[in-house]
Amino acid sequence: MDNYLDSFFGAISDPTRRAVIERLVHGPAPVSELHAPHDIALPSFLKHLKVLEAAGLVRSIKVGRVRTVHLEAAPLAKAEHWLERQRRIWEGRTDRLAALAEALERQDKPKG
Amino acid sequence: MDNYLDSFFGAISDPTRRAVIERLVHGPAPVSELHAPHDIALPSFLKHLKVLEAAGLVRSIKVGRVRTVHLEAAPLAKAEHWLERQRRIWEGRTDRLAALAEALERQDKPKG
DNA sequence: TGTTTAGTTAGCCACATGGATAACTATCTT
DNA sequence: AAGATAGTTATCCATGTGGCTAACTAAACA
Repeated sequence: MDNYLDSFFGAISDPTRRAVIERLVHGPAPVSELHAPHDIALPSFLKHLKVLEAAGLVRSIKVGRVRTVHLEAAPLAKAEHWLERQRRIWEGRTDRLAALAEALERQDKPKG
Repeated sequence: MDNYLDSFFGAISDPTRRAVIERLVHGPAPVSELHAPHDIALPSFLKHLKVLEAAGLVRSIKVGRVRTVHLEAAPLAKAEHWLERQRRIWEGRTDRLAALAEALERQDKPKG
């Protein structure tokens, strides 16, 4: 589960790869079409696709000589949930400012 | 905006750093307390804190000799929104299976 | 004042990452 | 069969990342 989020967040921390995701939410596309808007060599681009596929964010099928790539939505949702969970806990702390003040206070008199 | 998500997602793609976040949603804490559960040297751990701070996920104040670190919630929310937006678009495509079939179909007869 | 404590800075290292080119396979198209 | 198209594989390179130790500064304590 830990490893899962590692590779997921790692995958979407790159602008090229996020752009691919942003394209794929609208529907599947062949490699060459995905590659077109990016000003990098095809092999470099293929590496990005492999990162996405390794992270489980994307899958692909090759028919004839073209490989069609499509999004796998579940991972997106899971990551969103991790963020949501953290936010919820954070929002639950209505005493945030108090907590900070308290923490700083604790520093002044570590002996209690 | 692009760069922003880069550093944010990069920051939370590491398990040590996610653990720090998971701790900080419960309230601020000094460096040494954050470091304690992690089996790595302090300087290595400090690098992680710097990554989090550079990504704007965290801020810190030093009082006396102890530095207290606290979470900055806004970035969490923004990242969550990016994911949410993608999911929404994806979910909007009720014709997903049709789209895939169509994409594969297009491969069979590229000439139209 | 001397000693701990909390954090910081500097420098080193191995490995991962994102880019490139060259050369190749496989599948259409003509 | 020849040529174009779509992708793949291999190899290389610079830079970034995550870890380490050693040595340091600046508070608090005793």
